[in-house]
Amino acid sequence: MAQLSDSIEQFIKELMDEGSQIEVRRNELAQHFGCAPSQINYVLATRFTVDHGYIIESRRGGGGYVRIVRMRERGEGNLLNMLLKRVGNSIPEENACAIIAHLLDRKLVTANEAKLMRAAVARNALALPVSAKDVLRASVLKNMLEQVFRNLEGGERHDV
Amino acid sequence: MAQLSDSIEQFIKELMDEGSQIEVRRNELAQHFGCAPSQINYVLATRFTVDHGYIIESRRGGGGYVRIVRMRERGEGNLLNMLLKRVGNSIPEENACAIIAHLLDRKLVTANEAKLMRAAVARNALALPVSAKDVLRASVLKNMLEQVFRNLEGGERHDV
DNA sequence: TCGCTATAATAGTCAGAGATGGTCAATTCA
DNA sequence: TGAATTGACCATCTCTGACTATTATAGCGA
Repeated sequence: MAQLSDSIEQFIKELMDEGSQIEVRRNELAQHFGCAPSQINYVLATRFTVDHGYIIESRRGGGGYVRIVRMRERGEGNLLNMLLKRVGNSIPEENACAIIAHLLDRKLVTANEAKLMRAAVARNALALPVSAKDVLRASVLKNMLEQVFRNLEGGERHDV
Repeated sequence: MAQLSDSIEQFIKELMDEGSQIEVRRNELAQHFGCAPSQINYVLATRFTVDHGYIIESRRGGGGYVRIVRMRERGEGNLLNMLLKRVGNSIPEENACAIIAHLLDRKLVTANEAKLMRAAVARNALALPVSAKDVLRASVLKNMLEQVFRNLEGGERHDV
């Protein structure tokens, strides 16, 4: 099974064991694995994305390099908060709970469903920097709200 | 006479004798039995479903595979722990859905609740430039799983 | 020495081929 | 008649190679 990509991914992660970032030469790495240099880009593009918690920096030309930085979940100076803000749409937990409570009051969701929704947007469910939690919460909540109304359409709901 | 499907089912179960999960190549297996590859899907879809206590995970492309995981348990307190363990720190959407399907099949959640859960862990709910979509999904899912079992304790569930 | 340029040394992008697995409708079988 | 089987077509993942973009530096002339 051990695909080339998997090996390269593993290799890079082992190199990073000791710190939060490393610098490699794309060509050296490719040679080490006996593959095309662009294969390195492929691995970086599929396994070291922002979604995976990494940021890639590089430089061409003489003395060029590829730097792989592992993002920190907390702490200042990570790209994460910046990106999240750009996405916009944000809601604090209290407001989210207020909305869910309203849904329950109106009997649009059952008590159990409301609890599930609260669990999904709860502070501890969203393992992100504080400022980011609201953003993700907004996204998750919106998706669930849409589902609530789809549920209502599909079949009536009378119980609580 | 043993149907092909039965033989394949038997074969897979023998392979699993030694552990709770195996990985196979769909095409290899098909070749072994001299049948169409889609026949393997048929067997998996009819004999290794969540209500049979199995979860299927797979991957396409070079180095692709089909992984068959047995969920042996009874006793729901145990099931929660198992599921939490299975979710781990990171989980792709398909696997999360498989677990939710399992809950639904075992009637531990209602159809609407299952849909809500899927909405909460859906790709587009987490499609933000945040770190590790899979990691977030795992976190959200685990929180919801715990809630599911709390809901069960609090009050019986009879509807679907 | 100061600029400028050519060249070497890097890395990035993208389209396409190959390798898998998935789906679904039609057909066959028990 | 329902389960089993197949095959055509689709989706996804890897990997490569040709072509492009960027940067450092050596060499050269003013």
